[in-house]
Amino acid sequence: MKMILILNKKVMSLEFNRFRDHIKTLGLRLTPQRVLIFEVFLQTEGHFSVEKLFQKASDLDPQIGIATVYRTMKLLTACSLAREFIMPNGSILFEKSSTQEQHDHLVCEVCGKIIEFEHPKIRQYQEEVAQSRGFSIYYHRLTLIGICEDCKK
Amino acid sequence: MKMILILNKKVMSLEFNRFRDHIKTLGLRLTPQRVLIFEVFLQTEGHFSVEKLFQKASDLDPQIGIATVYRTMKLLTACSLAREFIMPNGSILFEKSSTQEQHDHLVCEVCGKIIEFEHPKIRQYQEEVAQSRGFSIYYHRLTLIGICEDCKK
DNA sequence: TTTAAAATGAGAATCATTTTCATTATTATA
DNA sequence: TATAATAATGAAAATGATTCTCATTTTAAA
Ligand SMILES: [Mn+2]
Ligand SMILES: [Mn+2]
Ligand SMILES: [Zn+2]
Ligand SMILES: [Zn+2]
Repeated sequence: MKMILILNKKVMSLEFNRFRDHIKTLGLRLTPQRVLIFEVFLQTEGHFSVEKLFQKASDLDPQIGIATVYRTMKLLTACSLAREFIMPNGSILFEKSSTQEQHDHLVCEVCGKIIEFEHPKIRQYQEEVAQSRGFSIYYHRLTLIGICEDCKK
Repeated sequence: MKMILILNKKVMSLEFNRFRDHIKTLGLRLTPQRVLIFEVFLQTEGHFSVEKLFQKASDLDPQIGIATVYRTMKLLTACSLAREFIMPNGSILFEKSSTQEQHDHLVCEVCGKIIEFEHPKIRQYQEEVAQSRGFSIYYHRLTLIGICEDCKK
């Protein structure tokens, strides 16, 4: 597929530079497919599946393969533009991580609503626990599963 | 398969009563296979896979089916004798939960070591966060992923 | 006993993800 | 530019953990 890339302001962003640098650093190539998937990723809000991204990317390029979406999400995750979020049922969603600050999630078991939160004290105690065991934390996973306000009614 | 069940002291435990009561409450039956899997489960320490339990159960009864192990672990989890633990790579392990108090995990990304911890303050702040959003927590998942003391050397 | 319901094990099905591989695209070099 | 080396792609197959199906067996109750 021959495709002329028109890099607009949106694409020439911090995020795009990070993505491009990551790819170049690994000696990989910035292909039209990767740029397309990157753009679709950036334009998607909230928490979404690979399948969702694949659908949106397919609308723009019906030739795109889902394997390429998986491969690109690995790259985006590796350079911290994307973060994985595991739902209580085990399904894997992605979200953008560059612009947002780190956060954890409340998930309603009834309606599936996802609420984000950030609690510095929890972070701090996690660090204390780790230090007390001689452990250094690379990352953590915290999800609170329950029922939301609306669903209680 | 006809099998005479010899219920020793170990089996006539609080755990066994809980398991039997749960089964009876649901109108289900206490079969030899379920008792066998229950015993294997009770005799297994640490964090272990369904496959591991299946292997141990197969040694005692080569006829046992892995589907029955999965089904029985569902029952043991439902009555809170077993807890699921999701490793950073997504694989699912079980552990006994009746005798131990609730705890969370540190996982070493290098050697796979699992360290358990309990931090009341973290619990407390989780509750506060939930309350502030009108949310009621049913359960939570917290795992800290990093590198352990030994692997730092 | 007889009967109805539940449980079992084997194997098929599922389903998200990964892998394979032949083909195509990109990049570096001459 | 032509050539060569390497990387990337998409289609399809493979994977692997879990669930489902179903014929058969077991259990508990009447
Ligand atoms: Mn989020
Ligand atoms: Mn544990
Ligand atoms: Zn809800
Ligand atoms: Zn270690």
